[in-house]
Amino acid sequence: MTSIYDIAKQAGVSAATVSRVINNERYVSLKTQEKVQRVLQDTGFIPNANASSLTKKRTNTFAVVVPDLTNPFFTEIIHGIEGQAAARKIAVIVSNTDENIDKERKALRFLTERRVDALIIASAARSGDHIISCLGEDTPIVLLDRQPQGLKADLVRSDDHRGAEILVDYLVGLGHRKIGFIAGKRGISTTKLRLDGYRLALEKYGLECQAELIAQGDFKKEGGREGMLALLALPNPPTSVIASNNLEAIGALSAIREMGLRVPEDLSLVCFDDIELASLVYPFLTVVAQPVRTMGAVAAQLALERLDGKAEQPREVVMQMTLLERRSAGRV
Amino acid sequence: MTSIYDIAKQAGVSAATVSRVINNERYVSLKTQEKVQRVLQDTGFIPNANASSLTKKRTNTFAVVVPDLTNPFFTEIIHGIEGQAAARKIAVIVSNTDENIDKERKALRFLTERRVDALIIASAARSGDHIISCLGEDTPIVLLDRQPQGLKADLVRSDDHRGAEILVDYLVGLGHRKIGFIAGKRGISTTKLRLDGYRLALEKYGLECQAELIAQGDFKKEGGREGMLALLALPNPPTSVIASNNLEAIGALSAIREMGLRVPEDLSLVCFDDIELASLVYPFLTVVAQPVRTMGAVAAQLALERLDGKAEQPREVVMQMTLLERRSAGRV
DNA sequence: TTGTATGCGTTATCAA
DNA sequence: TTGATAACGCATACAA
Repeated sequence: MTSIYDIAKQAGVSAATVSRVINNERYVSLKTQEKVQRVLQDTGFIPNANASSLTKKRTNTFAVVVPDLTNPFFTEIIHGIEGQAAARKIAVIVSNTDENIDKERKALRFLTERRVDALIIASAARSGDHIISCLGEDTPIVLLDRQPQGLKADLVRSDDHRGAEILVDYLVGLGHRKIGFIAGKRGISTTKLRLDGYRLALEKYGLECQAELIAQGDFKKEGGREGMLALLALPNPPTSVIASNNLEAIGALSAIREMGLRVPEDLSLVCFDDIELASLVYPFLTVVAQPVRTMGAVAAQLALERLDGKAEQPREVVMQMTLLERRSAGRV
Repeated sequence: MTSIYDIAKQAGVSAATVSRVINNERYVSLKTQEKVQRVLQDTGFIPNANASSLTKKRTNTFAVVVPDLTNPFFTEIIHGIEGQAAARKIAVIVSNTDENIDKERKALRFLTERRVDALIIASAARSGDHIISCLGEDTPIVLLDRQPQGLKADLVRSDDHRGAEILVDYLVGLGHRKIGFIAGKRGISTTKLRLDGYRLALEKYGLECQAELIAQGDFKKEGGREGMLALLALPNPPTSVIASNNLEAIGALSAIREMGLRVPEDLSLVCFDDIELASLVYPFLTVVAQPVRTMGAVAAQLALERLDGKAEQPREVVMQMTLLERRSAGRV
């Protein structure tokens, strides 16, 4: 491989000077600057960023760890992150954990080996101990959507509590008084917030919060399906159901169809998180949506500021949820 | 930062030995192996992969360059790549070009600085010259979905030609004889193959291929919308339309709605590439789908084999398209 | 089986 | 303003 030494030789200067020109530092005379630039052009030399990061102690790399690369919620966030990062010449390494803590741990270890400058993560884990123990205290961490226990770090999320309230408000407005809920994955902060929001909203309307109306989900299709199956098996099933995310809703939908029922005629179904393309193809599922792209951009922003030392305390950015009314819920 | 030298000191051995233990090479006595391992454990030391790659001349990094991170077609492919890569301890850097050649060029330059081991790319460009001129001849390249001109490299794609034929067969089977076509982005190989397939299939049925029935698209929503608008403005519009990808179909759909028409009652619409989640929410759009996840995995595989020197000539892997019949096309 | 010395491609420090 | 020289953290050829 050709290095700055080769360039230096050709330009009749030292390697240090070449380095200075490449990073356009001051203290290089215009003359030598041009001389070196010419050689750089002629040879088409491209410096080795890895070698550079060895001395600079910056890799200009962000790691993004998500639990489900299948979910547009996360891919859109990645999109947002990538946009900001590319503009700053920062590489984005993507890792998928499949909601699996073991995979997450492996990914973290791996990313630490690469000495990523920052970690942006929607963790699959209940607690954040393993994150710290893998990354150490120094690497900036931005939590995405989920806040593991015992982890003080920047956080970008949406107002899950309020989101649940919005959905309940909406269903109650349609006359529903028996509202089921398919919870998210156990031990995830988002799961708890959405569930709490649901409970409180019911209370607001003087509706009893029956334990049997709450099914366990896992933020995936299959969990949504099973949760819905459980609700439908009830002697007195709900007239409407809230799924804790988009994939659960899809699973729930398939369960409903399996039972020969229709949405919204026989049962209303709403959920957290949009599937934008689906709604463009056919505006069906009523949801509360998060500003995903923006969340990604904000997360990247927070990471950058941490790197620049422009922050002291952990910050929490809470975005608004928006109700997108479509056709999956009906009046009862 | 702590290095293998620190470990060496603590373990009472040389750095070389520590390196050997970490990479578990042979020629290390069990005794010292254990001794070093213990220190490694106790300190929780994690080696610096960047430093390592400097000497090894392998970064264990793949670059994935796609034109549209918004399209599940590409994110699913990324998913497939990531799976293979993670299993081999290879990092995946994702770059989005927005179908913009300039962004692509910048991304390539950037990725070359990182000395990625391989490039997996769905290029936004007509020709592949800039790819070679950025990357050089040595870095393995795997072309995804699209084959820029003048670029000899491995290629993973689906049978676009046959895909078009499948769609035409299907529509003709429904009685359509006036089939419109919204082309893909100009200058992309996929665009041409799909269009050619369409033409040949029409011919097969003795149907005239009218130029006015072919509208220009760009693989994005807006292009699909405009293409469809143009077709609908025809004095004698088609009874069915094929869009060159999923996003174009969505745009086309919105155009159709704007004109107060319905699918499939007033017009049939089918396209290339699925939107899986949409079909799960509501099985609407009839498509020919590609095995996306697999394509990603195969692409990663090809890259790996190139790295291992297990290949000579460029290889071309062509996958089958599958018709997924739903409700967006009707009998005429 | 282990250690020494050197190199990987940059940048930073210090003199000149 | 420029150039030696020594890091950066690790791997490898060679010697022991």
